[in-house]
Amino acid sequence: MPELPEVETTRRGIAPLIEGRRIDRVLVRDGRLRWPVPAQLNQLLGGQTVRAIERRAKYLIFRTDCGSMLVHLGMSGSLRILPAITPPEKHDHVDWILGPDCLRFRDPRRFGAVLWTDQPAERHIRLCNLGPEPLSEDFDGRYLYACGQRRQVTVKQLLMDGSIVVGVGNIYANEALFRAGIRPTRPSHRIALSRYQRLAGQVQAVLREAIAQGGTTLRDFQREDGRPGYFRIQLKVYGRAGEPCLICETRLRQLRIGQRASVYCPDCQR
DNA sequence: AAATTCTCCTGAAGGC
DNA sequence: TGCCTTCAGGAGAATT
Repeated sequence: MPELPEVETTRRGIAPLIEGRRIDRVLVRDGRLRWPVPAQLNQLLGGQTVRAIERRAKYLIFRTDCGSMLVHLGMSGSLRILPAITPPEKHDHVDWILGPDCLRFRDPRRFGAVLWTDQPAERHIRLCNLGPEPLSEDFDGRYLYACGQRRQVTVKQLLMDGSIVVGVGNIYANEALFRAGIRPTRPSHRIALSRYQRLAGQVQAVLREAIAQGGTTLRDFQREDGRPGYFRIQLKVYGRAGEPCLICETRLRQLRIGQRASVYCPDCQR
């Protein structure tokens, strides 16, 4: 499932091939995504040049002279660049045609979104209430500590709250907590500043490592077979419930916090 | 205002 | 082999 590193990897993969190019037309085969794809998307985007592709949280922002398109990959979404003549397959919902090429959106579970705004993108309702980027200077242990002090939630819920910090999904929340030695169930207001500093550092570290590994397969974005080329970093706890901790060999436990699977080592994480 | 629960969807995995 | 059930999950919406 695309988390921040996958979205950033996607951005880096397609940006060099899309930025500066003109969209001839947009083909919406099935606009029933998280929200309906704007019916006028073809009229709005047709003939427009993509000036830049940026990212905010897990949203990709395609900037043009008359507005911005936001794309969210949801849980199962992907963007690939293919020859425009490539026949679409099941779940290939939207095509952006650029000369001989096609940027194609596939999303089997349709939790993704394609939105449009003619206002500055950062003012969009989906973007204007988000917390800081985890890899920005606005995010550090002191900030997390301050947020945690005034809330009554578990530290895992704090990490996954997009109004606190964006882009930390279930997988990386689990991994960062393990690396920081903090139990996902610990109340956010009962963690020392020094441990929050360690946690913030591990959030950044695991995201940076994942992005770095994604970068090794960027060329895949041009491949006709469309293999996504997403990295698979070594996950130390996520998906390993019942297996031995890689540090101490204690059986990893799993429980649910706010409908989300949480895996941790009862010995290493306190 | 903050916290919790519900919701969308479909592929994968498990049970029999 | 195949049908049925359960589960996973990003994040906004609804509810408490």
